[in-house]
Amino acid sequence: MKRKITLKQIAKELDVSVSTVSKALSGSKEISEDTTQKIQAFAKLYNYRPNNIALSLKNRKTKTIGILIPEIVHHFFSTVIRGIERIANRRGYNVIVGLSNESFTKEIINMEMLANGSIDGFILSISKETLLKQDYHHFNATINQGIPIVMFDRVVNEVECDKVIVDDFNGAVKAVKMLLDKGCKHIALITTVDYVSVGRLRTQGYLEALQLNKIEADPQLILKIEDSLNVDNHLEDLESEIEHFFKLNPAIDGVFAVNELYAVTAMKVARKLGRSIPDDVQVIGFTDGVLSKHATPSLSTVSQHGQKIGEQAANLLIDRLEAIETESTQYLGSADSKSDFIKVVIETEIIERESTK
Amino acid sequence: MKRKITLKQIAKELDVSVSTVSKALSGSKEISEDTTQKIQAFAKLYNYRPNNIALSLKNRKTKTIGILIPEIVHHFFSTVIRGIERIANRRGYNVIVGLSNESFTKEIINMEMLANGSIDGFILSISKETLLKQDYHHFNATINQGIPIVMFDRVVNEVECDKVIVDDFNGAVKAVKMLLDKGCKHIALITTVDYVSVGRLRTQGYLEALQLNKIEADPQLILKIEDSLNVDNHLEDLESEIEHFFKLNPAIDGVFAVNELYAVTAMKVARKLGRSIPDDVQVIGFTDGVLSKHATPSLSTVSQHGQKIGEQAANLLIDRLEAIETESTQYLGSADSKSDFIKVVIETEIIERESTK
DNA sequence: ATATTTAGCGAAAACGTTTTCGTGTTGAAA
DNA sequence: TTTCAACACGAAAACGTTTTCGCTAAATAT
Repeated sequence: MKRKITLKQIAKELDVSVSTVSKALSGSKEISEDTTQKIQAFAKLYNYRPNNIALSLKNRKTKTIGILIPEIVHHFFSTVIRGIERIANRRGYNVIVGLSNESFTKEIINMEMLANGSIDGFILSISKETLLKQDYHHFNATINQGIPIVMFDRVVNEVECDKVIVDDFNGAVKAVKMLLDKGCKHIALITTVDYVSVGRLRTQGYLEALQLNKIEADPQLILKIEDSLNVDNHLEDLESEIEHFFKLNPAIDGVFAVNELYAVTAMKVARKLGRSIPDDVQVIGFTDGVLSKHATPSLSTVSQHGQKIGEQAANLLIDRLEAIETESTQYLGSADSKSDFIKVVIETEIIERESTK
Repeated sequence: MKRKITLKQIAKELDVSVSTVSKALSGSKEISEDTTQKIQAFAKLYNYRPNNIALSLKNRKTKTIGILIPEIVHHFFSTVIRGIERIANRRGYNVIVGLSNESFTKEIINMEMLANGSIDGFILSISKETLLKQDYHHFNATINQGIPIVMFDRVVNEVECDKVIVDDFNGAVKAVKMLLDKGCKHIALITTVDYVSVGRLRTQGYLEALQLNKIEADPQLILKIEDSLNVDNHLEDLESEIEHFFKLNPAIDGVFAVNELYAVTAMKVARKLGRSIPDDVQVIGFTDGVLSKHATPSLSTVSQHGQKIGEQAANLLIDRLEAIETESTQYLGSADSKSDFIKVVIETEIIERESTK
């Protein structure tokens, strides 16, 4: 077991100084061709690679991005990670991921753990508990320490930073409008409770679409699911809740659900109640994941383009990191270029499948 | 924007030396109570936290685990990550993830990028291309540098390291046996090509189960899908291939598929051909993901317990890292404790749902 | 022959820690 | 009064880099 070789060892072995080795390896013309050759050959032989940690310490930057998300076993979030990783890799960065599990405390602990030098910047999506508490001091504290943040999907006005969001509102409008165009008269909305911003926006989009078509929204047709932070184990509850909802509103001929799971569950329940899809009931859901694609019938969805979100977020963050870098070498007294944060809106796309006519 | 405060700054501000500050903060009784109080108060006020990078350089360990997987938008792999992160976090480690995208080259690049000091050890699952090439030198090189590796799921005998695997063989035996017990006479196998070890093992399990029941395997009933590394865009191909297969073998009354996707697609096709599930055809798949749970009818599966795999892998790696640590402080001449690598086998579990009787 | 440039290299600082080994001051013991 | 231990603290090394500055010797210019 041979540990990685260091500059010092090369220097000793070749009887030159550390500085000479460093310069020779970087191809400095300060060093004679002879010595350069000798050193480079030796380094190649022993497969020398500079130690990243030492470089990070010296350069005061780690070339690492911290990703902080509520959950990873989740199609949307993992797609975003894939996008981030793609860009990060291409631009010479690594990604380190932390999971908040929707918990405020874990979010803080993770941030503090990473903010002590481990990363250059964050890309994150806020946990539900944090949204509920509306306590965002840890984000602002981090930004104040000079660590930039890019938020995606679940963002918040109280924090000034770059943001990448989905056009939830218009996505919902488009979805509901499509159902209307395809002849639905009584469109139900299955959504979450309101504190998650994206859910709220989608609900507003639903209402807007109805209003645009001069249809009065019927509160009876809106089902708000109280998410117990743990959908997996309460699948039956979800089903029976939706079943109850359907029985209460037999007129329903269209369903707009704010996520895949609600949508496929709605299809399942509808069929169980003898309704045919899409003939009797048409269904469309937000989020284009595996479920939608492989359900029978396959589900029409509003695609969020998670990978694109991740890519945009990564580019935004790295751009800012590199801007900071050059800015600090400029001698002009950096007129505080704050408040020019960028908000990128990724357009949604309707994907029509078998659950709509 | 106030940058993070350092020991040096505290020292200057309080007019003591850096060493005094360091000792005071660690509660060394070498420092008087007065100064300790003063320093600790000041540190708390300015929210001092030691710089991780500096610590990593000093201690020559990063408290970070490198995860290297082929794909992240994948239920099984993301579940494993969740397990790893859980244990890592609990034991004071961070995780940094790299994606190989099933590519040999990307796997190597990622490894080299992380192996230069960024991480203390790897947890990884081998990419398909690497398995195909059977070139494992980068793994062995990494291990030789003193960086331990734990492999999971897709492992290989050519590399000596700790491993965590699923009991694919017995899982398959159990699944097929169950189909037989439930009355199936003509059980089809839908599998991948052979070079991915887990696929091969599951195929062997299928054959074994038949043999145990004195049934001769019919090669006609085995469908090997050539995966084009990109299933998503070839969904129709998959469907038509399976449809063709069903038409060729009308006697099929049971299907064992080596993954979720093949299983649900088989169900879809069977129903399209007028077969009822589970009455005419019973189906069971490997991997218990979202698809299985939410398909209609819901799919019986062989669960792999991805999270448990991740947790075991993380514990194995951290145990080894900490063993190395104490070992190197021992003065006894470390009898090379090699070849005592651990292979943990996680038992599979059959989850019965609606696709079997 | 003397002054000045230049090539080639080394010493040292810096990044932020921890830890070992002094060192000076105080108080008590001799 | 002298000696010695205890106390409280600082200097310096180390982790592995890069970079600035300085130095020596040879080469050129005067």
